Amino acid sequence: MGTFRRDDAVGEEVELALCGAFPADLTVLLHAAAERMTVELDVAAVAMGLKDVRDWLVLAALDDGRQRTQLELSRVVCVDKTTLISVLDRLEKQDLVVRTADPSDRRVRIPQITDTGRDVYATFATARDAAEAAALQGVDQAERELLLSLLARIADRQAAALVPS
Amino acid sequence: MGTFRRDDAVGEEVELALCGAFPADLTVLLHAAAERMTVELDVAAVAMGLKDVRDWLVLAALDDGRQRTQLELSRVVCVDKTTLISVLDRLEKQDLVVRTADPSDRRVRIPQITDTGRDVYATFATARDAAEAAALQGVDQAERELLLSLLARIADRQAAALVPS
DNA sequence: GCCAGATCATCCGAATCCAGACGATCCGAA
DNA sequence: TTCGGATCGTCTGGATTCGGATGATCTGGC
Repeated sequence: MGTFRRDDAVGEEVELALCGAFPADLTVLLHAAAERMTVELDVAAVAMGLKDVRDWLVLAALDDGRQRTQLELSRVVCVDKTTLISVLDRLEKQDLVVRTADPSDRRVRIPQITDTGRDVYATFATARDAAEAAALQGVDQAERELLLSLLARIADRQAAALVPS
Repeated sequence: MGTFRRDDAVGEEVELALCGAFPADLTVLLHAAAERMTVELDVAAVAMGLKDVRDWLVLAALDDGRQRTQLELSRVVCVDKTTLISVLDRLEKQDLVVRTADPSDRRVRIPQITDTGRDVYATFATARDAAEAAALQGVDQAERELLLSLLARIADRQAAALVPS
């Protein structure tokens, strides 16, 4: 899902003026930070056969065991429903996911993570945790919690605000 | 640049389980928060003729007046250099940007924002500021600054870390 | 000066993405 | 029951994106 060609960034002379080098505002920084984490996590992901962010985002969503329709899943991971199909196709081919039938509604398919999928995701998760720990190195616990809660708040705000009052 | 079909989200019954509804980790929340701000800002952007995030990210980068090569610009805004060409083509057609020649190097083009471009961007910026203010409503100043500085830190970390030691 | 290698913007073709359409299925009303 | 409209997953065609190649230009060594 990379929005810029990453090969360009691995040259010998490292870029000093990368993302976020211009006047900082919230949205720009969110993009830059998200992209930066993605670049780092991608190497771990491809190392274990996952193609890009979407693959492990889907696995992460599936790992909580909640039964979700494909459409619901596409909303949760912010992936277009048609794109999700190809992601699931790929993951299913790798035996990381299965599409199960919903006995109460024959239209829907309930994607579920398999045992091997869980294993792969667990391995990835430790790499991800390490990367995130590195990103927040030297930040104390209270600050981390504040960061996460503010991000969660930004992410969920409109969902709440839009509820018909 | 939307990663999911937004039309789906504007139905009557608003989704309650949107992005970030599964176990919160830093990267997932960054993505969700960035996407959320993007959705909100997009309506303001298209209202003034900009196509998507990339358009105004480019304008934002250009607005600081720094002379940048197209390649440098593509890195700063995290947009693929080939994609940047089409963005600049579009912005140039709208007279928001001009590609000027660098007298000292005839290979490079220095994209610069025009007066009308500055006007358009200024209008957009006030809308963006309003959206961001709404997103951070009730968050006190110290917390805001911490949030921004942590995001900047995450975004810039590897750039510093990768410098050959 | 001249040549080899590097760098910049651009172009091209293959891969990917997404809006709309479609078939299957569900639900509520008549 | 039957029918019309809504919803789900999938498919398809057109647009977008990205890796690699190309031409123009620069730079450093000879």
